[in-house]
Amino acid sequence: MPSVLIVDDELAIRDMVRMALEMDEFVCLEAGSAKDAHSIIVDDNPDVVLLDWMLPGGSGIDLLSRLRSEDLTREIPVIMLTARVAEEHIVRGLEKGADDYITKPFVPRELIARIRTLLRRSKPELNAERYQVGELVLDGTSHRVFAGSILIDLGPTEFRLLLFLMKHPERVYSRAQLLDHVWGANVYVEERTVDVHIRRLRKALQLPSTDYSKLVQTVRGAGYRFSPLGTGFS
Amino acid sequence: MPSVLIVDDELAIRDMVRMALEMDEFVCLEAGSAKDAHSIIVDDNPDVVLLDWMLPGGSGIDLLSRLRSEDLTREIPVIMLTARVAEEHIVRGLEKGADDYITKPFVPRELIARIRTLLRRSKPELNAERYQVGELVLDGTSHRVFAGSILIDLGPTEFRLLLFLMKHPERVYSRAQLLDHVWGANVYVEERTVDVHIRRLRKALQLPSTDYSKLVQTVRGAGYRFSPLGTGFS
DNA sequence: AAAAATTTTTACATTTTGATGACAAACTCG
DNA sequence: CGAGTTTGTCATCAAAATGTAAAAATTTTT
Repeated sequence: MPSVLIVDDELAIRDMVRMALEMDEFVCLEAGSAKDAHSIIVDDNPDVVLLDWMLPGGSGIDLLSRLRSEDLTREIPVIMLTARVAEEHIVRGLEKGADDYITKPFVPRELIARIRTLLRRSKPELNAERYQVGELVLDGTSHRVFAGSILIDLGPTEFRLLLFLMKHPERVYSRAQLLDHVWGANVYVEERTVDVHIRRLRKALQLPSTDYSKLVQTVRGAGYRFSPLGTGFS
Repeated sequence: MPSVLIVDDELAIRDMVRMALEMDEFVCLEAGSAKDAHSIIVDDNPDVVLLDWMLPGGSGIDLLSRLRSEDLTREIPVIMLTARVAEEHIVRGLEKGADDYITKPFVPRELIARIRTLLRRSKPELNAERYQVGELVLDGTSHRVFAGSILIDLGPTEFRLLLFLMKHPERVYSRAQLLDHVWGANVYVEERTVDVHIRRLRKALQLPSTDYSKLVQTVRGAGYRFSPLGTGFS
């Protein structure tokens, strides 16, 4: 389970964020000052740091600089928390090496979505994998899908959809779940849209030679499932 | 049809929001004060609450706190309505446990999108368990039923019915109980309908090789029971 | 054995749900 | 800037699932 360090001088904010994150899928660490934060980072090596920009004495900036200057901590993803107004802070923060920022106030869900995105980026091994079922190959590194030697052309969304499905075969996902995992947790999209993209994906998987679309199965009343079972592939 | 409670002291605002929501999508309830709101919530259990933050006497905050502190209402999604300026209110609101916020003035379309997103989050996902009796396997994750290596095709209701029965074997359930547990507590359906679905389930469990339908047993005058005992399975 | 009670089947109208094609808005890339 | 993609939404069609009523079958009671 990924760990997140929350750096903010206000206890209330820390609590809120912790509440939101622990409900989901993260372990939380907390620090009320830049100094504490640095010790914890060195000690516990969290996967992501949430850093309030407005720490007393401008020490948030300093902490980021320091993290980026030391080999041990250079790679740790940092998300800035800033007030909405302070745009120049955002620019400065990104210059100093923050990986993302989020303006207060924010909805917990949005924060979670961004953390996930960062984790995905910083742990590429999770993403750049290669999945294969029969002759169907999805190569995360090259971002390509092959059926044997034939290149299958997919739109970005269809690619992500197939990636997600192939990553979790033999498992039904409701439209809501697919929206959360493939589209992202903070988007407002109709559930029926999933149907359409499933269709586009299937269409692309229908080759004159072989019909891979059977791998993407409808489970009436429940959602969709990727499964080689009973299709002749596997 | 999902119900939405609109809490705002200004009638004009309530009407506007209601208008936007009632376009054949949501049922609206209204409350002009925190007090009314609480009664309505307890009484009618709306699916989402739209809560104006600026209720007279700051009672919006109190209402949210109260909702979050009681078991009955803790899970109800709350969207805050706030004036654009009052950012610190948003932070406070999110701390107190609001699920989302939207600043006035807002576009109806956005409001609807957010409500829908919240709704799809709050609906429970399917049971992902696995039950096995003899060669008969029900896998909740993939939403499939096998008899040995043969796939059994069930409609959604038959699937839920079998899931429930396998979950509680050796126990008789009356038709009324089955309706409650499998169909849901507040649906009005004829009791005889259960018979029909039991029949459909049995039919599906009748394979040329093995007849699993004996597992679903009739208890005359009482209801039905799932039991491997004395059937040669188990 | 007839009647009554209860369950099983069948048949069918209605409702739900998913597939599909079309379209306009948003986005991308040269 | 524009031509070509990609995306989300909608309207429509087809298929599947559902609930009900009623007939048939079974078991229990009288």
